[in-house]
Amino acid sequence: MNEVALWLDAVIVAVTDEVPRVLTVRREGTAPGLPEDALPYGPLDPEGDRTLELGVRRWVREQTGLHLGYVEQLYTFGDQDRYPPSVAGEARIISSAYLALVREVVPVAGSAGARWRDAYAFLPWEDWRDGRPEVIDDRIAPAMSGWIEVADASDERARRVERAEIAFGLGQAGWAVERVLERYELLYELGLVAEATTDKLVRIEPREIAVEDAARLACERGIGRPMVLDHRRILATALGRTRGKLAYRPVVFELVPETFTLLHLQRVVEALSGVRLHKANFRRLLERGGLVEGTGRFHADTGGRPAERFRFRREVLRERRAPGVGLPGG
Amino acid sequence: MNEVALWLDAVIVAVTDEVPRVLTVRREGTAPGLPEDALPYGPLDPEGDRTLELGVRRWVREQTGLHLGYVEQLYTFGDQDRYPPSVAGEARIISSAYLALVREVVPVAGSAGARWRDAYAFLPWEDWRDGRPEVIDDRIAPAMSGWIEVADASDERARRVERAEIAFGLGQAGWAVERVLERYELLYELGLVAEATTDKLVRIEPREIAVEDAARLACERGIGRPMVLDHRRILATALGRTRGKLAYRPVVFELVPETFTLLHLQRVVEALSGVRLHKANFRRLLERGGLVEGTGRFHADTGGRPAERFRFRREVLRERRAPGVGLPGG
DNA sequence: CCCCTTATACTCATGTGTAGTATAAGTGAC
DNA sequence: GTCACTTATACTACACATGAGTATAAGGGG
Repeated sequence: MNEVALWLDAVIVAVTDEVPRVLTVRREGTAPGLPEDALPYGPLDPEGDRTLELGVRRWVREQTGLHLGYVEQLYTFGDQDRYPPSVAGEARIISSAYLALVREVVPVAGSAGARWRDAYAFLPWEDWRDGRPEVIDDRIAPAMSGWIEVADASDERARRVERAEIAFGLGQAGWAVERVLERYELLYELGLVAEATTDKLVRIEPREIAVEDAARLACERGIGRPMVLDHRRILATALGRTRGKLAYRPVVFELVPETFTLLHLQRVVEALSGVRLHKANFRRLLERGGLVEGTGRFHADTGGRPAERFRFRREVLRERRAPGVGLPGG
Repeated sequence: MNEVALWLDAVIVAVTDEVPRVLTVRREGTAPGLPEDALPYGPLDPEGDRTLELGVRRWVREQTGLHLGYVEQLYTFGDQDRYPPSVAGEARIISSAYLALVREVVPVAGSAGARWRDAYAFLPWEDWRDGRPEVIDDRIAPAMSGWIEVADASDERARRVERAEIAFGLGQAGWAVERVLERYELLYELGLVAEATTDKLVRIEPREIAVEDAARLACERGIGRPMVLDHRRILATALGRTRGKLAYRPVVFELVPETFTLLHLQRVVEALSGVRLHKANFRRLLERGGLVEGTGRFHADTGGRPAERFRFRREVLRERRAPGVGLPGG
């Protein structure tokens, strides 16, 4: 293993019908013959791609027909044991993950079975819009208690308590919407996501038949829909970053049409942040904060009083230093 | 150019005597024979380094004897024209940059001429502690005016005005401490940093003698001390990230000893953020915010009334969601 | 016409940021 | 030893943002 290969992974996010969606493709998973969800990815073309970002744009266009607007680099993943030897082959695989926000769910020309999926299908404990998700009390909390119990030393136990409290907001601080990655990694360690089980099996006991059965079992027992390799970790990174950015950068406007009603905008923010917002305050924040301006035109399909259509006020970038929609606790 | 090489760059930051310092080494620069400042860097060992972060720790230890504490990934730089062909050779060089915060300036065992340098020697327009830096009015503002004037179309002119106003806080918003990278990139485009000139020369007219002279000239005319390749851009990224993080994460405590006076802590924050803070409010923020607790012990070398020594209150991580020192305008 | 839905406009308490002022407790100059 | 100076610590005031609740406006459907 003396070579390095650079892959580019894309987390492409849109919001439709109050559901945060992520673009996935079908790939063969850990167990041979079992296709699983994956993020679109592809290798960097060292000669053709002038920048990493252009590389991402290029093959997303090629693979799905989608022209990306807002794109930002997320993180570069390079752990050695990230991919099992069967995938990595001889090279050390480094993956630079990118986050893209697109306006709406356009039909994708999927050569590789591309489709939009509810992001909370993969991370069901992240959606608090209808109250605390049941899976937390039913599955996660008991597993965490056990995990804390079995710590050898008392200082290790204290560390675990602290970690659990911070990640899942059990302490005074409450639920921190942007700690998505911390929560996923904790669940991985607890063995509550299928990837943790299959990863262990593939690396420690690579017997084919056992793997296939175990992978199925892990999926059934794990929380949320699994993804290929470490793609769910990348998705968690992306959701956490998006949530964090919503609060202090006007990124929501990348996800909605040119004009929109304030309630529509609120629903989009709620879908991504996974929590409900106070309507009147949300409006005040946007209007008094100068982030939007009315167009004078109205939208009548609301089922009630027609709502004014608003648009993003670009000038706010000059006026305020951190113009965002300020999530609770931010 | 079909191969990919992964390099790891480290921005190692400490604060001593109210000066933010960055660890540099001496390397041959663009003009042959002219050693310049560089960030410590080295290639990933695909077999030996289990993670990228461990790779960074390993060769920082090897090259400087320094054991890093807090380390985080900054950004991965992969533009094709980032490095001139003479450096890149046949491979496409991708650099993952890491930020490390260390407690104090320890003497470094420099095999490669490692030394601590004032970070503001490289980015002098970023230090507003003694008021607006003269270089802004003397050099930057006129250059920006010219740059705006020469825009062809009026919408291009408007874009330039907006960019300048946002980056340098000329508009209503004022100076945004964390926009370090935006400012550096604007100055690069304006040709006000030496690297912009030498980059152009090396790529467009690679005649050796002209390059050496021109590099010297560019250094003399450019603002701030230059660095090798794109290392100053990486430093700007690091400073921006650090400043942003100060406000909502307790990272200052990575830079000070176990116990400290509140004024000491304030000076460290001021050094990094480049702005002066209100003393009474800074104290209240830390004490009432629960970030620190008194030790009951006092420090008498202050020249005035002895100050109490404080320590970081770790419990705050459980109590608050974004515990930081809240820079002005944040 | 009434009811339901949604939009929009108020009020009010609380918290946070910014700032100014006063007092306490050391050091060094004379 | 007193005085000037330095720094630490405490207290108060005010603008403004945030979080939450209430009232009124304007559409549609039975």
